Amino acid sequence: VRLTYADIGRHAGVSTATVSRALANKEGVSAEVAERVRLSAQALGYRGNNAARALRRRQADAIGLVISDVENPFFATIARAVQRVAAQHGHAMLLCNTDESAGNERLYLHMMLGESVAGVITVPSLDDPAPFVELRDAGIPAVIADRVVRGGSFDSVLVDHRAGAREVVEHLVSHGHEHLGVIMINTAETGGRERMLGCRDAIEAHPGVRLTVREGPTVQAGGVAHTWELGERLARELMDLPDRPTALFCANNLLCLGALRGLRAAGLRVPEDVALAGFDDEPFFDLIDPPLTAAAQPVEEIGRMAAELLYARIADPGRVARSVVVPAQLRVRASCGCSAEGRVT
Amino acid sequence: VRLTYADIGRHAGVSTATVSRALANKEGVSAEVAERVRLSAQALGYRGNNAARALRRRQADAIGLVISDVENPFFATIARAVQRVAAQHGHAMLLCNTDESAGNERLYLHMMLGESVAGVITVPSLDDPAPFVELRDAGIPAVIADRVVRGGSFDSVLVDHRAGAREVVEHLVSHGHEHLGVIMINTAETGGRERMLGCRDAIEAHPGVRLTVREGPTVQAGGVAHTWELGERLARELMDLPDRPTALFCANNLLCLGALRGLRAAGLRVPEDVALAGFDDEPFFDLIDPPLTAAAQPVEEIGRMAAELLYARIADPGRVARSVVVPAQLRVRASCGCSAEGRVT
DNA sequence: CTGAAAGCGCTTACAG
DNA sequence: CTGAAAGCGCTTACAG
Repeated sequence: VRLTYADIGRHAGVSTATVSRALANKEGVSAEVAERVRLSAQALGYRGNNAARALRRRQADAIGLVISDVENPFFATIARAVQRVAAQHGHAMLLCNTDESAGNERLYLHMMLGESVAGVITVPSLDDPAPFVELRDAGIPAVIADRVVRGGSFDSVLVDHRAGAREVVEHLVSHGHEHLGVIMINTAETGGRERMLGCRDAIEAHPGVRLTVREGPTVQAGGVAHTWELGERLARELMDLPDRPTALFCANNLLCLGALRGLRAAGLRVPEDVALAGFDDEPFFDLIDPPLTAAAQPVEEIGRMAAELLYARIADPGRVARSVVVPAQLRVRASCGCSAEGRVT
Repeated sequence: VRLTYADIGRHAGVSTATVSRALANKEGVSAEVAERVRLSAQALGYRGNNAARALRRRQADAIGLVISDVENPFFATIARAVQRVAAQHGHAMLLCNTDESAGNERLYLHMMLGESVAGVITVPSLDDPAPFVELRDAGIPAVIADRVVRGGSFDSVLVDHRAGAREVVEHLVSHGHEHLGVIMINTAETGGRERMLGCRDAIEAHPGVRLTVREGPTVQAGGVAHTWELGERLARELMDLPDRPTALFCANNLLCLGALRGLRAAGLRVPEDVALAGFDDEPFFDLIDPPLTAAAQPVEEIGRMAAELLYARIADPGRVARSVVVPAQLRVRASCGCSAEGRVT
């Protein structure tokens, strides 16, 4: 017993065409009739049918967000920021978690085509531009957030992962460490690759310093708990080395937390026995024992700007692709060996 | 240039009806023809049109999740669990953040009607059954998670907030505290109300013990950062009292973290100067300084079970409403004053 | 400013 | 097992 425009039209004494125009606030309806239609719709308790509208307009009032896992607070913040902007535009948000799997990512991006979504925002796990080109060919704008997809020019919000990682590692080196352990995220995607390059950049000017790198398999597979465990395991592996590093750099938030747990379990004090620093900050990092030093991405901005780029393109499909680059910012706390006041000691 | 069943039918030499049946794996198509249709669809690169299907079937291949804020890790875990189950059923998930506003909640629940969603899962901010009844009347099943909506019987996953809160507060009392500060979430919804009752239960048997309660305005409004600040501010307020409490109970994860920050800023040591315990556990609580004692809700299970209840009802709309009750579990760590081994000292 | 009518791309009852 | 045809509820070009 769903109400339709025919019901409203009957009630207001107008055609369905007029109902449509009135409810969509279109030009060409007398103010009086428009008001009457709106009143009728309200009186009858009209609810709308987005499927019918989407079918006819060939576009849904929704956007898609494809990330690896909302349970990671980094992505949760992105999701919140994107949803906020979408809501301002009267759009719903379809949330897809790929678990950092290329297969899932293709699947969901493909699903977006079927949903006739107005646009999609992705933090891509893969470096393959094909799905994005396909989206574009279907007239669906896509924005890439936080990572890079090569072989196509897309609207994107980029973070300088490389400089961020370099800064953290340089900071560790400035504490006098000569052997650093690195717990890396998947270097198959640009975030990981760039962070790895940043590590190498940092030691280049310091001939005596070396890196021992451990990279887990695709990080998010198995969920957030798995990444914690990975960090824990890799930290212990590095500490079990006969020639163990004196400082650890972890390439993301969860790995860093996991590593800290691993170090504790091994009876090692941070920073006295091993220094620790990470990439990605969290609001609770200053409450951790010890407070964690990390390169902070401006996460909320990344999400918001990605959404704004998307809506700018929806408004003007012809504009040239734009890349916004935002810096990561080193937040020095105590886990690197600095004093509480943030001084190198 | 979107492909339709007509294109596939032409390619495979069959009608659109047969294409539909073949691609939906329905009975009544010869295996040979079905295979031919599938091959044609693949060869042509058919993408589907969910809007058309939803319009015709009067139901979208999607479910809705209405929560207050994914940025709160509690809700992020719920979202992840729900999305996982939805994906198993080939459904997309529409994520709505209400910021704990009754108006937004009604808006989004209403939007779900327009989306012709197959079902919705809500952690409701309000105690008003009306929108859920409306959903039901429209044939859309709704499951209530983590909280209670009175005045209607719905499928729901309930946590015993009251017993959980009682346990935490009793534990604090067992440390010998006689004046407890309580930083409360919104008691307009059942989670808050029940947790408050649990606090009162706990002191009932202890005539010498009293509570000083502070309740913020609707908690999530203004986002997660605002809840942190609220916890911080209320903790300081309680500590500024001439007759200050010697222990604090915080009614959720973010308030507890905020309170800890407030206590630190006030130069107070936890648990030496004030004991602290919360409701809702997080995976990183054991890494906090000091490790936080809290009642843990089985969050992933709550999300998963809510989704399973939803799909059970979608499969059998006639079944009676079912409530699953899960317990909160006290996790004793050091912030309450226990030793590292979890003993009352 | 307003309406009649076509059509978006599916699914399904009906007929064969 | 297969097809012709109606119809889901909108929007929009066209005509007036």
